[in-house]
Amino acid sequence: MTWWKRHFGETTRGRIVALLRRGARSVEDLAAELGLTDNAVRAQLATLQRDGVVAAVGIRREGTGGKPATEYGIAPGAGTIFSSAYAPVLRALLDVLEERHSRQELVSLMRSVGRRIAPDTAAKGPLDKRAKAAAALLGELGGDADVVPVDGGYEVRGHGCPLAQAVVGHPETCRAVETMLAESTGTTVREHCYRSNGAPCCRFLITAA
DNA sequence: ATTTCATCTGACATGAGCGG
DNA sequence: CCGCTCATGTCAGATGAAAT
Repeated sequence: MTWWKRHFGETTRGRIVALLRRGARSVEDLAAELGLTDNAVRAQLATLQRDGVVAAVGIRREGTGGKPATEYGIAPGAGTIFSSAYAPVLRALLDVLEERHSRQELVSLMRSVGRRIAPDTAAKGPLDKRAKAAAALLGELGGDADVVPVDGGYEVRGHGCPLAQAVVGHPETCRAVETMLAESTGTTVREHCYRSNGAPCCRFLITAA
């Protein structure tokens, strides 16, 4: 079951999302199809907009006068929340790569992936600022992280791992993140992630380059 | 300016879940 | 059972934007 179905199920929000996945609709359209008032739809739309799931995608003009209706649709970039395919596809891809390549080649591949997903511009300034930028980047990927001063540098400690499903069984995945953080902060990054079956957690030691 | 209709706001009702 | 909270929904009226 996909995240959004688990999250919204057969609630009004879930029904609104299901309708908007089929095409853009106005508040009036949604209210008519759901058998609700416009205000009830608006309340749910406001929540969905706040969560970044839906967005105003256009204007529809009907009749002669009056304010044109806003059309709502699925927010750009929200498409991935409707899919549960990414994790199994990534795991399978890593399985195949592992079968066909040596561990050394796999690590090299992961480093290339890390360079590719790193932002174009690297963070600048003192080391603590760069460490915070690394934690923020990890956060953007879904890995809530803190920065802790340690001997010789800083440690970025994630609460959970954004690639947990891939990391368990393919620890070299962490090398991609390690490289991404090094590229994006212009520092030396060493991963020593905690990889239990239950809940892997990111640990990256950041020192001056 | 007037008209029309979308949108917003606030008050209120209802039902489910929960703890005492 | 009662009281409380929260989510959800309705209703009425106000406001705003665009066409005439």
